[in-house]
Amino acid sequence: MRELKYAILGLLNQKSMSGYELSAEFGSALNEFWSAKHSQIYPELKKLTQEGMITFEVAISGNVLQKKIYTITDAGRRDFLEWLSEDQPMSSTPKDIFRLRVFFSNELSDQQRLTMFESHLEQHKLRLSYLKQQMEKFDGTPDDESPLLGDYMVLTGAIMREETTCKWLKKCITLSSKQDKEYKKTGD
Amino acid sequence: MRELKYAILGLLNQKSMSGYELSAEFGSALNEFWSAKHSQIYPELKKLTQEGMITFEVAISGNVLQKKIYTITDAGRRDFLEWLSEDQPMSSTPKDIFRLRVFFSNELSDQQRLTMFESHLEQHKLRLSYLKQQMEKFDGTPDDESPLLGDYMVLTGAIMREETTCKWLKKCITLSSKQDKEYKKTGD
DNA sequence: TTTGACATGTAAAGCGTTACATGATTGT
DNA sequence: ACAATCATGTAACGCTTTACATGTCAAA
Repeated sequence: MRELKYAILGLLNQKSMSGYELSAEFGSALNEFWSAKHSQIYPELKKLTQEGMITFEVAISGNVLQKKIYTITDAGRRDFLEWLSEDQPMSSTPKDIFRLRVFFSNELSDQQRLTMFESHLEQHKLRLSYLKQQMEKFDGTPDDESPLLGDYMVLTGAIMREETTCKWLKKCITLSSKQDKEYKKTGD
Repeated sequence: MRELKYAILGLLNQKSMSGYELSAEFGSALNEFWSAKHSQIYPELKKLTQEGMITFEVAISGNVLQKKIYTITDAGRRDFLEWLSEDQPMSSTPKDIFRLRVFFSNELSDQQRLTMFESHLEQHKLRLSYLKQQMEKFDGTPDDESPLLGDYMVLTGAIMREETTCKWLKKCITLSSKQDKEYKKTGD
Protein backbone atom coordinates (compact mmCIF):
# COMPACT_ATOMS: atom_id res chain seq x y z
CA MET A 1 0.00 0.00 0.00
CA ARG A 2 2.78 2.41 0.89
CA GLU A 3 0.44 5.05 2.20
CA LEU A 4 3.13 6.94 4.08
CA LYS A 5 5.02 7.12 0.81
CA TYR A 6 2.18 9.03 -0.84
CA ALA A 7 1.57 11.26 2.14
CA ILE A 8 5.22 12.31 1.96
CA LEU A 9 5.25 12.66 -1.83
CA GLY A 10 2.09 14.75 -1.64
CA LEU A 11 3.66 17.13 0.84
CA LEU A 12 6.93 17.36 -1.07
CA ASN A 13 4.91 18.01 -4.20
CA GLN A 14 3.59 21.13 -2.50
CA LYS A 15 6.96 22.30 -1.23
CA SER A 16 10.51 21.01 -0.69
CA MET A 17 11.33 20.47 2.94
CA SER A 18 13.35 18.53 5.50
CA GLY A 19 12.37 15.43 7.41
CA TYR A 20 11.93 17.54 10.50
CA GLU A 21 9.52 19.86 8.70
CA LEU A 22 7.59 16.90 7.29
CA SER A 23 7.33 15.64 10.82
CA ALA A 24 5.86 18.98 11.87
CA GLU A 25 3.32 18.82 9.02
CA PHE A 26 2.11 15.46 10.26
CA GLY A 27 1.66 17.10 13.62
CA SER A 28 -0.43 19.99 12.34
CA ALA A 29 -2.16 20.22 8.96
CA LEU A 30 -2.52 16.50 8.32
CA ASN A 31 -3.07 15.58 11.92
CA GLU A 32 -6.81 15.38 11.34
CA PHE A 33 -6.43 12.26 9.18
CA TRP A 34 -2.80 11.13 9.16
CA SER A 35 0.20 10.96 11.44
CA ALA A 36 3.69 9.54 11.50
CA LYS A 37 6.58 9.74 13.92
CA HIS A 38 10.05 10.80 12.86
CA SER A 39 11.24 7.24 13.43
CA GLN A 40 9.05 6.20 10.55
CA ILE A 41 9.62 9.25 8.36
CA TYR A 42 13.42 9.16 8.21
CA PRO A 43 13.68 5.56 7.00
CA GLU A 44 10.93 6.21 4.46
CA LEU A 45 12.80 9.24 3.11
CA LYS A 46 15.89 7.09 2.75
CA LYS A 47 13.91 4.49 0.85
CA LEU A 48 12.23 7.04 -1.42
CA THR A 49 15.63 8.52 -2.23
CA GLN A 50 16.94 5.09 -3.20
CA GLU A 51 13.87 4.58 -5.36
CA GLY A 52 14.47 7.86 -7.16
CA MET A 53 11.20 9.41 -6.02
CA ILE A 54 12.93 12.24 -4.21
CA THR A 55 16.37 13.86 -3.97
CA PHE A 56 17.93 15.97 -1.26
CA GLU A 57 20.38 18.78 -0.80
CA VAL A 58 22.22 19.39 2.42
CA ALA A 59 21.64 22.79 3.97
CA ILE A 60 23.28 24.30 7.01
CA SER A 61 21.36 25.86 9.89
CA GLY A 62 23.69 28.05 11.90
CA ASN A 63 27.32 26.94 11.74
CA VAL A 64 27.41 23.16 11.45
CA LEU A 65 23.96 21.65 11.96
CA GLN A 66 23.03 19.88 8.77
CA LYS A 67 19.59 19.32 7.41
CA LYS A 68 18.49 17.54 4.28
CA ILE A 69 16.05 19.41 2.11
CA TYR A 70 14.08 16.88 0.09
CA THR A 71 12.62 17.62 -3.33
CA ILE A 72 10.25 15.44 -5.34
CA THR A 73 11.54 14.19 -8.70
CA ASP A 74 9.58 13.89 -11.95
CA ALA A 75 9.32 10.15 -11.36
CA GLY A 76 8.01 10.83 -7.87
CA ARG A 77 5.44 13.29 -9.13
CA ARG A 78 4.27 10.85 -11.78
CA ASP A 79 3.93 8.08 -9.22
CA PHE A 80 2.06 10.35 -6.80
CA LEU A 81 -0.35 11.61 -9.46
CA GLU A 82 -1.02 8.09 -10.62
CA TRP A 83 -1.85 7.01 -7.08
CA LEU A 84 -4.08 10.03 -6.56
CA SER A 85 -6.01 9.30 -9.76
CA GLU A 86 -6.74 5.65 -8.98
CA ASP A 87 -10.22 5.17 -7.70
CA GLN A 88 -10.07 3.21 -4.54
CA PRO A 89 -13.04 1.76 -2.70
CA MET A 90 -14.11 3.12 0.65
CA SER A 91 -11.94 1.62 3.36
CA SER A 92 -13.42 -0.40 6.18
CA THR A 93 -14.40 1.33 9.38
CA PRO A 94 -11.33 2.08 11.48
CA LYS A 95 -10.86 0.51 14.87
CA ASP A 96 -12.33 2.59 17.66
CA ILE A 97 -11.46 1.61 21.18
CA PHE A 98 -14.00 3.96 22.73
CA ARG A 99 -16.87 2.40 20.79
CA LEU A 100 -15.62 -1.01 21.91
CA ARG A 101 -15.96 0.20 25.49
CA VAL A 102 -19.42 1.55 24.81
CA PHE A 103 -20.43 -1.77 23.32
CA PHE A 104 -19.50 -3.50 26.58
CA SER A 105 -20.64 -0.67 28.85
CA ASN A 106 -23.59 -2.51 30.33
CA GLU A 107 -21.01 -4.11 32.62
CA LEU A 108 -20.37 -0.73 34.20
CA SER A 109 -22.45 0.97 36.86
CA ASP A 110 -24.76 3.75 35.67
CA GLN A 111 -22.46 6.24 37.33
CA GLN A 112 -19.31 4.91 35.67
CA ARG A 113 -20.97 4.82 32.29
CA LEU A 114 -22.18 8.39 32.66
CA THR A 115 -18.75 9.59 33.73
CA MET A 116 -17.18 7.89 30.73
CA PHE A 117 -19.52 9.66 28.32
CA GLU A 118 -19.20 13.02 30.03
CA SER A 119 -15.43 12.86 30.07
CA HIS A 120 -15.34 12.13 26.36
CA LEU A 121 -17.90 14.78 25.59
CA GLU A 122 -15.69 17.38 27.26
CA GLN A 123 -12.68 16.24 25.24
CA HIS A 124 -14.55 16.32 21.96
CA LYS A 125 -15.99 19.76 22.72
CA LEU A 126 -12.46 21.00 23.24
CA ARG A 127 -11.31 19.43 20.00
CA LEU A 128 -14.26 20.99 18.20
CA SER A 129 -13.48 24.47 19.45
CA TYR A 130 -9.86 24.02 18.39
CA LEU A 131 -10.96 22.99 14.89
CA LYS A 132 -13.36 25.92 14.61
CA GLN A 133 -10.54 28.22 15.57
CA GLN A 134 -8.41 26.63 12.83
CA MET A 135 -11.17 27.49 10.39
CA GLU A 136 -10.53 31.20 10.96
CA LYS A 137 -7.36 31.00 8.90
CA PHE A 138 -9.54 30.82 5.79
CA ASP A 139 -10.78 34.08 4.43
CA GLY A 140 -14.18 32.82 3.33
CA THR A 141 -14.62 29.71 1.20
CA PRO A 142 -11.76 28.98 -1.20
CA ASP A 143 -12.94 28.71 -4.79
CA ASP A 144 -12.64 25.48 -6.76
CA GLU A 145 -9.36 26.49 -8.34
CA SER A 146 -7.67 27.30 -5.04
CA PRO A 147 -4.94 24.96 -3.78
CA LEU A 148 -6.42 25.59 -0.33
CA LEU A 149 -9.69 23.88 -1.17
CA GLY A 150 -8.51 20.40 -0.14
CA ASP A 151 -7.38 21.76 3.19
CA TYR A 152 -10.69 23.56 3.64
CA MET A 153 -12.66 20.42 2.79
CA VAL A 154 -10.89 18.19 5.30
CA LEU A 155 -11.22 20.81 8.03
CA THR A 156 -14.92 21.14 7.28
CA GLY A 157 -15.21 17.36 7.45
CA ALA A 158 -13.38 17.23 10.75
CA ILE A 159 -15.68 19.84 12.28
CA MET A 160 -18.77 18.03 11.05
CA ARG A 161 -17.42 14.79 12.45
CA GLU A 162 -16.71 16.29 15.87
CA GLU A 163 -20.13 17.94 16.00
CA THR A 164 -21.75 14.61 15.28
CA THR A 165 -19.62 12.87 17.88
CA CYS A 166 -20.72 15.43 20.47
CA LYS A 167 -24.36 14.93 19.51
CA TRP A 168 -23.93 11.17 19.75
CA LEU A 169 -22.32 11.38 23.19
CA LYS A 170 -25.16 13.61 24.41
CA LYS A 171 -27.63 11.07 23.11
CA CYS A 172 -25.74 8.29 24.92
CA ILE A 173 -25.91 10.29 28.14
CA THR A 174 -29.66 10.63 27.73
CA LEU A 175 -30.04 6.93 26.97
CA SER A 176 -27.93 5.98 30.00
CA SER A 177 -29.90 8.03 32.47
CA LYS A 178 -33.22 7.90 30.71
CA GLN A 179 -35.15 6.13 33.42
CA ASP A 180 -32.86 7.15 36.22
CA LYS A 181 -34.68 10.27 37.27
CA GLU A 182 -38.05 8.59 37.58
CA TYR A 183 -36.40 5.65 39.25
CA LYS A 184 -34.61 7.71 41.86
CA LYS A 185 -37.63 9.89 42.60
CA THR A 186 -39.71 6.82 43.22
CA GLY A 187 -36.95 4.84 44.88
CA ASP A 188 -35.79 7.51 47.34
CA MET B 1 -2.29 -1.95 25.10
CA ARG B 2 -3.61 -5.42 24.26
CA GLU B 3 -6.82 -4.16 22.78
CA LEU B 4 -7.63 -7.40 20.99
CA LYS B 5 -7.29 -9.12 24.35
CA TYR B 6 -10.10 -7.02 25.81
CA ALA B 7 -12.28 -7.32 22.73
CA ILE B 8 -12.07 -11.10 23.09
CA LEU B 9 -12.54 -11.09 26.86
CA GLY B 10 -15.55 -8.82 26.46
CA LEU B 11 -17.17 -11.21 24.01
CA LEU B 12 -16.36 -14.29 26.07
CA ASN B 13 -17.78 -12.49 29.08
CA GLN B 14 -21.09 -12.35 27.24
CA LYS B 15 -21.00 -15.97 26.11
CA SER B 16 -18.58 -18.90 25.80
CA MET B 17 -17.64 -19.64 22.23
CA SER B 18 -15.05 -21.01 19.84
CA GLY B 19 -12.38 -19.10 17.94
CA TYR B 20 -14.40 -19.54 14.81
CA GLU B 21 -17.44 -17.97 16.41
CA LEU B 22 -15.37 -15.10 17.78
CA SER B 23 -14.13 -14.58 14.28
CA ALA B 24 -17.73 -14.37 13.07
CA GLU B 25 -18.55 -11.81 15.79
CA PHE B 26 -15.75 -9.57 14.55
CA GLY B 27 -17.31 -9.84 11.15
CA SER B 28 -20.78 -8.78 12.24
CA ALA B 29 -21.71 -7.09 15.51
CA LEU B 30 -18.35 -5.48 16.24
CA ASN B 31 -17.52 -4.80 12.63
CA GLU B 32 -18.58 -1.17 13.01
CA PHE B 33 -15.61 -0.40 15.28
CA TRP B 34 -13.36 -3.45 15.49
CA SER B 35 -12.12 -6.32 13.40
CA ALA B 36 -9.61 -9.14 13.54
CA LYS B 37 -8.73 -12.03 11.28
CA HIS B 38 -8.61 -15.60 12.50
CA SER B 39 -4.83 -15.54 12.06
CA GLN B 40 -4.69 -13.00 14.85
CA ILE B 41 -7.44 -14.48 17.00
CA TYR B 42 -6.09 -18.02 17.37
CA PRO B 43 -2.67 -17.01 18.66
CA GLU B 44 -4.28 -14.52 21.03
CA LEU B 45 -6.58 -17.24 22.41
CA LYS B 46 -3.53 -19.41 22.99
CA LYS B 47 -1.82 -16.59 24.83
CA LEU B 48 -4.87 -15.77 26.94
CA THR B 49 -5.16 -19.43 27.91
CA GLN B 50 -1.53 -19.47 29.02
CA GLU B 51 -2.16 -16.32 31.03
CA GLY B 52 -5.12 -17.92 32.77
CA MET B 53 -7.63 -15.40 31.43
CA ILE B 54 -9.66 -18.06 29.64
CA THR B 55 -10.01 -21.85 29.55
CA PHE B 56 -11.37 -24.15 26.89
CA GLU B 57 -13.17 -27.41 26.49
CA VAL B 58 -12.98 -29.49 23.37
CA ALA B 59 -16.31 -30.17 21.70
CA ILE B 60 -17.05 -32.38 18.73
CA SER B 61 -19.05 -31.23 15.72
CA GLY B 62 -20.22 -34.27 13.80
CA ASN B 63 -17.97 -37.29 14.19
CA VAL B 64 -14.40 -36.08 14.56
CA LEU B 65 -14.14 -32.33 13.89
CA GLN B 66 -12.93 -30.71 17.07
CA LYS B 67 -13.61 -27.22 18.24
CA LYS B 68 -12.45 -25.44 21.35
CA ILE B 69 -15.10 -23.67 23.34
CA TYR B 70 -13.46 -20.90 25.31
CA THR B 71 -14.79 -19.63 28.63
CA ILE B 72 -13.61 -16.58 30.55
CA THR B 73 -12.12 -17.23 34.01
CA ASP B 74 -12.64 -15.16 37.16
CA ALA B 75 -9.19 -13.68 36.63
CA GLY B 76 -10.14 -12.82 33.07
CA ARG B 77 -13.36 -11.18 34.14
CA ARG B 78 -11.56 -9.14 36.79
CA ASP B 79 -8.98 -8.01 34.27
CA PHE B 80 -11.64 -7.11 31.72
CA LEU B 81 -13.75 -5.17 34.21
CA GLU B 82 -10.70 -3.30 35.44
CA TRP B 83 -9.81 -2.30 31.88
CA LEU B 84 -13.38 -1.24 31.18
CA SER B 85 -13.47 0.94 34.29
CA GLU B 86 -10.25 2.83 33.58
CA ASP B 87 -10.90 6.20 32.18
CA GLN B 88 -8.87 6.58 29.09
CA PRO B 89 -8.39 9.80 27.14
CA MET B 90 -9.92 10.22 23.71
CA SER B 91 -7.67 8.56 21.16
CA SER B 92 -6.12 10.52 18.34
CA THR B 93 -7.95 10.74 15.05
CA PRO B 94 -7.53 7.52 13.07
CA LYS B 95 -5.73 7.49 9.76
CA ASP B 96 -8.04 8.12 6.84
CA ILE B 97 -6.63 7.52 3.40
CA PHE B 98 -9.62 9.09 1.66
CA ARG B 99 -9.20 12.37 3.50
CA LEU B 100 -5.52 12.31 2.59
CA ARG B 101 -6.59 12.12 -1.05
CA VAL B 102 -9.06 14.95 -0.56
CA PHE B 103 -6.33 17.06 1.01
CA PHE B 104 -4.24 16.67 -2.14
CA SER B 105 -7.18 16.72 -4.56
CA ASN B 106 -6.35 20.09 -6.10
CA GLU B 107 -3.87 18.11 -8.22
CA LEU B 108 -6.78 16.33 -9.89
CA SER B 109 -8.94 17.64 -12.71
CA ASP B 110 -12.38 18.92 -11.71
CA GLN B 111 -13.89 15.88 -13.35
CA GLN B 112 -11.66 13.41 -11.51
CA ARG B 113 -12.30 15.10 -8.20
CA LEU B 114 -16.04 15.03 -8.74
CA THR B 115 -15.99 11.37 -9.73
CA MET B 116 -14.01 10.55 -6.59
CA PHE B 117 -16.57 12.24 -4.34
CA GLU B 118 -19.54 10.77 -6.14
CA SER B 119 -18.15 7.26 -6.03
CA HIS B 120 -17.59 7.53 -2.28
CA LEU B 121 -20.98 9.08 -1.71
CA GLU B 122 -22.62 6.07 -3.35
CA GLN B 123 -20.65 3.68 -1.18
CA HIS B 124 -21.49 5.52 2.02
CA LYS B 125 -25.18 5.72 1.08
CA LEU B 126 -25.15 1.96 0.68
CA ARG B 127 -23.45 1.49 4.02
CA LEU B 128 -25.98 3.80 5.63
CA SER B 129 -28.94 1.88 4.30
CA TYR B 130 -27.38 -1.35 5.54
CA LEU B 131 -26.93 0.14 9.02
CA LYS B 132 -30.49 1.44 9.11
CA GLN B 133 -31.68 -2.02 8.21
CA GLN B 134 -29.62 -3.41 11.09
CA MET B 135 -31.45 -1.02 13.38
CA GLU B 136 -34.69 -2.86 12.73
CA LYS B 137 -33.57 -5.73 14.94
CA PHE B 138 -34.24 -3.50 17.94
CA ASP B 139 -37.78 -3.37 19.15
CA GLY B 140 -37.78 0.29 20.12
CA THR B 141 -35.09 1.81 22.33
CA PRO B 142 -33.56 -0.56 24.90
CA ASP B 143 -33.87 0.77 28.44
CA ASP B 144 -30.83 1.65 30.53
CA GLU B 145 -30.75 -1.74 32.21
CA SER B 146 -30.79 -3.71 28.98
CA PRO B 147 -27.63 -5.56 27.92
CA LEU B 148 -28.56 -4.49 24.38
CA LEU B 149 -28.06 -0.81 25.13
CA GLY B 150 -24.36 -0.78 24.25
CA ASP B 151 -25.10 -2.44 20.94
CA TYR B 152 -27.88 0.08 20.28
CA MET B 153 -25.61 3.00 21.12
CA VAL B 154 -22.81 1.99 18.77
CA LEU B 155 -25.28 1.34 15.95
CA THR B 156 -26.84 4.75 16.51
CA GLY B 157 -23.36 6.27 16.45
CA ALA B 158 -22.48 4.47 13.24
CA ILE B 159 -25.64 5.72 11.53
CA MET B 160 -25.00 9.28 12.67
CA ARG B 161 -21.45 9.04 11.43
CA GLU B 162 -22.46 7.76 8.00
CA GLU B 163 -25.15 10.42 7.67
CA THR B 164 -22.56 13.09 8.42
CA THR B 165 -20.10 11.57 5.97
CA CYS B 166 -22.77 11.68 3.25
CA LYS B 167 -23.54 15.31 4.07
CA TRP B 168 -19.85 16.15 3.97
CA LEU B 169 -19.36 14.46 0.60
CA LYS B 170 -22.33 16.35 -0.83
CA LYS B 171 -20.82 19.57 0.44
CA CYS B 172 -17.51 18.66 -1.18
CA ILE B 173 -19.28 18.06 -4.47
CA THR B 174 -20.87 21.49 -4.24
CA LEU B 175 -17.55 23.10 -3.38
CA SER B 176 -15.80 21.32 -6.28
CA SER B 177 -18.27 22.42 -8.90
CA LYS B 178 -19.29 25.67 -7.30
CA GLN B 179 -18.08 27.97 -10.05
CA ASP B 180 -18.11 25.38 -12.79
CA LYS B 181 -21.57 26.08 -14.12
CA GLU B 182 -21.01 29.80 -14.52
CA TYR B 183 -17.58 29.15 -15.93
CA LYS B 184 -18.75 26.69 -18.56
CA LYS B 185 -21.69 28.83 -19.60
CA THR B 186 -19.38 31.78 -20.13
CA GLY B 187 -16.49 29.78 -21.50
CA ASP B 188 -18.35 27.71 -24.09
C1' DT C 1 23.92 27.79 31.85
C1' DT C 2 20.10 25.60 31.05
C1' DT C 3 15.90 24.78 28.58
C1' DG C 4 13.40 23.95 24.52
C1' DA C 5 13.32 23.65 19.78
C1' DC C 6 15.99 22.01 15.83
C1' DA C 7 17.81 17.96 13.49
C1' DT C 8 18.65 12.96 12.34
C1' DG C 9 19.02 8.54 12.88
C1' DT C 10 18.52 3.08 14.75
C1' DA C 11 16.47 -0.93 17.45
C1' DA C 12 13.05 -3.60 19.45
C1' DA C 13 8.62 -4.98 20.07
C1' DG C 14 3.85 -5.16 19.02
C1' DC C 15 0.06 -5.09 15.84
C1' DG C 16 -2.22 -6.43 11.56
C1' DT C 17 -2.80 -8.47 6.90
C1' DT C 18 -1.98 -11.83 3.39
C1' DA C 19 -0.69 -16.12 2.28
C1' DC C 20 0.26 -20.83 3.34
C1' DA C 21 -1.59 -25.22 5.07
C1' DT C 22 -4.85 -28.79 6.46
C1' DG C 23 -8.92 -31.23 7.11
C1' DA C 24 -14.23 -32.20 8.31
C1' DT C 25 -19.13 -31.36 7.58
C1' DT C 26 -23.36 -30.30 5.24
C1' DG C 27 -26.26 -29.50 1.56
C1' DT C 28 -26.96 -29.78 -3.50
C1' DA D 1 -18.98 -35.27 -6.71
C1' DC D 2 -18.72 -30.52 -5.61
C1' DA D 3 -19.08 -26.28 -3.18
C1' DA D 4 -19.69 -23.70 0.84
C1' DT D 5 -19.02 -23.43 5.42
C1' DC D 6 -16.99 -25.09 9.64
C1' DA D 7 -12.67 -25.35 12.13
C1' DT D 8 -7.74 -24.43 13.44
C1' DG D 9 -3.43 -23.27 12.99
C1' DT D 10 1.59 -21.06 11.24
C1' DA D 11 4.78 -17.96 8.46
C1' DA D 12 6.20 -13.92 6.24
C1' DC D 13 5.88 -9.36 5.59
C1' DG D 14 4.82 -4.67 6.45
C1' DC D 15 3.33 -0.88 9.38
C1' DT D 16 3.50 1.70 13.73
C1' DT D 17 4.97 2.91 18.29
C1' DT D 18 8.23 3.36 22.01
C1' DA D 19 12.64 3.68 23.35
C1' DC D 20 17.42 4.36 22.55
C1' DA D 21 21.00 7.52 20.93
C1' DT D 22 23.35 11.75 19.49
C1' DG D 23 24.31 16.41 18.73
C1' DT D 24 23.34 21.77 17.47
C1' DC D 25 21.23 26.26 18.07
C1' DA D 26 18.87 30.25 20.12
C1' DA D 27 16.98 32.56 23.84
C1' DA D 28 16.35 33.53 28.68
